[in-house]
Amino acid sequence: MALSHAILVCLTERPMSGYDLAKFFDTSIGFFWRATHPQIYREMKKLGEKGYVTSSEEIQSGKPNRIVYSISQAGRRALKEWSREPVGPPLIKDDLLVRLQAIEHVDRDALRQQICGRLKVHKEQLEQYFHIRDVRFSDGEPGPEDLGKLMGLELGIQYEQGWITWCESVLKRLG
Amino acid sequence: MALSHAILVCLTERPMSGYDLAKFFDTSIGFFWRATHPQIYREMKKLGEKGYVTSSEEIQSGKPNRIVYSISQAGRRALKEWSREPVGPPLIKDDLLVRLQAIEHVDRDALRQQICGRLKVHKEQLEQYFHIRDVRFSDGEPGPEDLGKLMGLELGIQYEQGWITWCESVLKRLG
DNA sequence: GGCAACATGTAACTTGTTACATGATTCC
DNA sequence: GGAATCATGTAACAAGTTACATGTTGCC
Repeated sequence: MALSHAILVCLTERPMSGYDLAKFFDTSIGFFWRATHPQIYREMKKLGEKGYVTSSEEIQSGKPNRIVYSISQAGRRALKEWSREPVGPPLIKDDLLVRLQAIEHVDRDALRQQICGRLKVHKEQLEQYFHIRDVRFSDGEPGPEDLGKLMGLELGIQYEQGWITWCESVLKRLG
Repeated sequence: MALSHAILVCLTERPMSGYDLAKFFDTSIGFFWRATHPQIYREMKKLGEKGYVTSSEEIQSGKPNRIVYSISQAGRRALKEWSREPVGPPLIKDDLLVRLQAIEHVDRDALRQQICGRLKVHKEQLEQYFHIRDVRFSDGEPGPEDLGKLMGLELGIQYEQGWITWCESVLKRLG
């Protein structure tokens, strides 16, 4: 139910192919919602049937042709209606935290390594967010179109910084 | 694959019935992993077949009988093996952040209300975490058994505080 | 020659959600 | 009388994952 809307949100930015969308869900919007390519291709079919997206084949030479989807007026209306529905609670699933709950029953060395790995991931993600901020939002006030994206980015930065602090403190205490 | 291990983690704390587990996934461990009761009853069957849990019926007068599950030695071994496998990235899915990405295409008033609602949820969660910390971890250094839980709690506190700060700043900017 | 990126899809399977189904007790 | 809590489960459906399947171009 929500994947379809997340896709429509992506398409408000620009028309995209299934492949583009898959990459988008791996980077940009991937911080808030995940999707794999089989899911996306399956969902695009449904969105087309409902008339929320229109598609057109883009002929490329050399590379395989792309099927590019655009959001329709009906799609925009559906998006606005959805935005009035109450939001669900944020869903978090984290292996690492689950393991931490049973600290006496897991492999300590493995856990330490896993936390190190996680620390690295969060540091890299933070760097990437800083880079996006500098490139995209460096010049003063963002336009109203970009305000939401900037605020999302700020949450992401804060989130990663929190994790980094936490990982470092945990690694100290685990010895 | 991971739900079964999350259940085993719960059972290292104490033996529980399906009903207990469902409540546990709604509160305590629910911050890191979610599960509904049909999922739990279905999974318990599999865990029993694999010999990772043993069950016994507890006769109650008045209330319906409880089927209480305990983790077996094989279950503990499976848990330890699992703990050596690499952790996946944390999975986040958040409706609200998705909507924020398309801020120009959603209902502003609804969004403002949804953020207010979210702020309230995070404040309540934070209060609950403080309460747990005070009740369970007030007296100095925690035992090694509880260290992981305390660290998880600290992450939760930090996480909720971050959200509260962010919501307040966003509400100001949305006017 | 092999690997990565581009590009689209299907099939089989596992997870997760929602609604249905039952039935006792306690509190208002 | 009605709602909430305790307690277990099933059925039908929706969502998500993994592996398979194909074929090109460009780089090392």
